[in-house]
Amino acid sequence: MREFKRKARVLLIDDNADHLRGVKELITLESSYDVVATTTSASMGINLAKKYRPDLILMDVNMPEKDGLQAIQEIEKLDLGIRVICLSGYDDADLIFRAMKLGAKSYVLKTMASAQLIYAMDEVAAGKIYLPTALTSRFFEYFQRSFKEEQTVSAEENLLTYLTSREEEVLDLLTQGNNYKGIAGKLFISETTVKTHVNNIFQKLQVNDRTQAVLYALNNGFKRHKIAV
Amino acid sequence: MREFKRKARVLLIDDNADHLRGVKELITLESSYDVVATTTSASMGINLAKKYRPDLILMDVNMPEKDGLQAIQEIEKLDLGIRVICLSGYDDADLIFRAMKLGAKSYVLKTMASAQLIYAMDEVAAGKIYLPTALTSRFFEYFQRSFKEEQTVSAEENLLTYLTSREEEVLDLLTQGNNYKGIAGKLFISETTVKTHVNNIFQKLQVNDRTQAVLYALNNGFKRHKIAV
DNA sequence: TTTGTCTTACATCTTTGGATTGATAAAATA
DNA sequence: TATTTTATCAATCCAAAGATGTAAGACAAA
Repeated sequence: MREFKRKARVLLIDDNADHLRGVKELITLESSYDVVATTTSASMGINLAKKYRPDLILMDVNMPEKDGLQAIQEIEKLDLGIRVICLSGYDDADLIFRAMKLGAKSYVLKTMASAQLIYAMDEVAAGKIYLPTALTSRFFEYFQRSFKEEQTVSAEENLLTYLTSREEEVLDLLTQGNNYKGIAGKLFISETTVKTHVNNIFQKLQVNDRTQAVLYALNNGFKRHKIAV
Repeated sequence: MREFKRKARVLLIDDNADHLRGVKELITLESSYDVVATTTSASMGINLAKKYRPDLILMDVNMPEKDGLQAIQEIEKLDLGIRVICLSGYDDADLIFRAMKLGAKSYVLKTMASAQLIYAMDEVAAGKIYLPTALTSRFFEYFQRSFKEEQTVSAEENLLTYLTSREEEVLDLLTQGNNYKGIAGKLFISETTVKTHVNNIFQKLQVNDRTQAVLYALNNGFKRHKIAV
């Protein structure tokens, strides 16, 4: 049962009152969307989102204050299916990356043509995620750079490769927050044996205690776990 | 000093010989690129990449065998500035995500129009990263889903918010692998004071020892550090 | 067969870590 | 002003962690 005729409802959040008016006018005149509410405050925007449950939110994200990003996060946490489109004056790759990471469905620059904004709204209203080509390119450069850095670190020399398979098991249990007794119980071996393994692990990883061993493991490719308390 | 006139040189890797011929013909007839070599084997492709040092590589990535992805990784590791474009029969989000993560500069489906491929080559040759709109959308859905899973855990209730600023400092030093003495020295306070803080941290985070505290911190938004040994 | 590595295990000893209680002064808050 | 929170420090006490040396059985490689 989809509603075909109802106009999609939009909430505008922008701390610049002038720009807010401009966008509202643009949407009212040149698009088929209903502006149900506007506000210049991020926290007020969250309240209005709860109250009106719009289909879309046009959210201003300013660089210096990170209110905008936090607001996205909180709106996503509400889980009301409200789709957030970022409007920003900055084509900063980090900002784009973080906004998309938090669940924004689109990111459009204020300097772009108004048709671009309307197009983004149409795409997002149709359930898609949309980034202008130029920003997609920026996003991917940032994305690939961040992964490349991860790889080069572990490339130097990974002391983890010197561990025997049993030592890996022990280290894995250490990274879950187990003490000697816990590890002994889980591997069905004596506590003294565990101590032997752990000491060997310290030698091989060149660390002084279990916390450093765990940190080394996590920083060098060991998978993360939930803590077993 | 850029070379304007030289035609960009392309290496083709595709285990389907028929498709390989087709792509070669397409590029030769309809584009301004030079096909310098072709091969049906991924490992041979890496050798040819070293030998010819092409500007671009058109790489076939098949779903079942992950040779293609491994090949991308190895070519990126060579760090010769060779740009890899993925050609695939599958618009699988995970496959797209992994290919881009490993450094592919573009990802085009075999079912797409040949003009699309030429366009991708032009964009990549110009130094950009290019994904067709439809695939960008898929990529972002996958991207956001993977981050959403991470967040739901920490969204419940973050015990870190109960920490005082001093306790945060102490915890931060714990996540760098410091012991009591190390922390005391760095904060210019006595070791017993550090013990008090650490004990309070344990209470607030509901953990039993420093390793669990560190793991909780890392799993709930504390930034990662290098180990200070 | 010998050599070496891995896994298991124990004893001993020292150091570090963690729990608890109590106390003081400054600062924030009601 | 009174109250609470925060940051500082100390003394104990016990448990846990870590260092070191030794050694036996399993197993694989030379």
